[in-house]
Amino acid sequence: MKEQILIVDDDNDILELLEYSLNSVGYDTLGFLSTKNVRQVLLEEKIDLILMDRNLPDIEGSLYIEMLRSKDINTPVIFISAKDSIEDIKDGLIKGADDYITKPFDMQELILRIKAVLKRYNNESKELIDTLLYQDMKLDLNMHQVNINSINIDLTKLETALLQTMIKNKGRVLDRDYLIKHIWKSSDNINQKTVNVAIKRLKEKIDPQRDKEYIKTIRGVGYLLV
Amino acid sequence: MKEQILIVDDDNDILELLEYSLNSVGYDTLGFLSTKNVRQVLLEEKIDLILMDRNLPDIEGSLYIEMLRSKDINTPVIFISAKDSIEDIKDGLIKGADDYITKPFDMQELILRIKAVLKRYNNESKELIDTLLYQDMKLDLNMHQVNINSINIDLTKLETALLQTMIKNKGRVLDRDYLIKHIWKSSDNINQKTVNVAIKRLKEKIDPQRDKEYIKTIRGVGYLLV
DNA sequence: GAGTTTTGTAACCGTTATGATATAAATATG
DNA sequence: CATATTTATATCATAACGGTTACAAAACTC
Repeated sequence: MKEQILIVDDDNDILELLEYSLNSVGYDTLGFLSTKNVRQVLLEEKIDLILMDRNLPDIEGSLYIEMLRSKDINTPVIFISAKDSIEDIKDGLIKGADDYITKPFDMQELILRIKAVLKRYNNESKELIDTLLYQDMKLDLNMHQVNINSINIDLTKLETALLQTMIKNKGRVLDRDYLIKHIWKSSDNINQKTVNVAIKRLKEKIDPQRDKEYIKTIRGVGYLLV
Repeated sequence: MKEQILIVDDDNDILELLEYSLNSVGYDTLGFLSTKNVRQVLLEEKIDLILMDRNLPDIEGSLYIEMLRSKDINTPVIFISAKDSIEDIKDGLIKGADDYITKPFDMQELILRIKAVLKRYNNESKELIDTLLYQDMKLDLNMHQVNINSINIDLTKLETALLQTMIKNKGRVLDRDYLIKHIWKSSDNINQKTVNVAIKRLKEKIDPQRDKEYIKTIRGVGYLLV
């Protein structure tokens, strides 16, 4: 379900940095130090985007892409290059590429460009990353909102975490100690009553009319998602 | 409820061996050949421990864990690695991991380490013996309710404890002293009559019509579940 | 750094669980 | 049948608990 990005860079440090950063924002990555096995992988795997250094030791980037295109591989490409000369970008050398970013690059910018390219290629924005489903609710951990019967409700960080662990443990009664340990990691100095209030606030958010009893209280024990 | 261990190893043979061994000592396992869907599973399932090869083809283990930690996923991790150099272990490469074992590993040792980590982390994995069955009733110790002929009846903590010990000792007459000692642990200062009342209230809950005599009174002795 | 939002705590209050007690009912015994 | 003993039921008192609200502290935002 996640988008998979193939990265080619001969500098191992940069490669790792890229992989880590892209993974951390929810992409799957496949890293390569050379173009050696890339074509094969492109044929076998579902790759959504290629991110490659234009100045590889073995082959010039745009040449390689040209080759791919001739083989009917049309995966979008973003080039990374040390050359920041506008000329290069303009004069068609980046033929076949969908975007271009120069080293040293800002990771935020790169991610934005990646998103843009993917969006362009991907009509359906599959933002299905990091969502939890439970009955009629869909919890989006990234956006910090829960969608219940097609209405979106913004949640705070705490509310999100709370709902998340409740969904993860649906059907189980979670006592206050458990919740404190797992949500307020600073276990000790959190008042038990605090949980009551947090639960109350969450209940209020996800069920303002108070007609659906999502969260049930077991007196003397704790709470559970029924 | 069994503890659930998520395993990531690109070597299918090892993966199967691990799954088989851990299953046979009572753990539930979820095996993966790559980290591809792992994160989503971690979000959705209640995973108690991650066991992963540190040298996966697609990503270095500790990097992956670092990413997980940055996403507030704090499931404990044990790394398996071919590298047995003490250096690696020491120099913080296993940052975020809770333990480390080197290939080839002894299964007994691995299981011991798993136990140790789980114990350390274990959110008081309470005796989740969850449900007790008796005739047409199903007592859910977790939810504190008893299901009789498909209708759920909420019980209080005391009622639950009472019914639990009665089911555990079905067919045996339990005198009031026994019940006081086992249910009201504060043994002494509990009035014998209190048991009568508690039993009466339980009877009322589980059989409002008073047609089924679940709990029988043995005059001069105590009560039993027939 | 001012202003807004989120979050923890304390206080208050209604509710509930439950132990005790008084009384009624049931059961045993002679 | 009469009486004694045991148990069931009803009622009351109270302590514990959870929901609610208000407010202060902390964390974000611009």
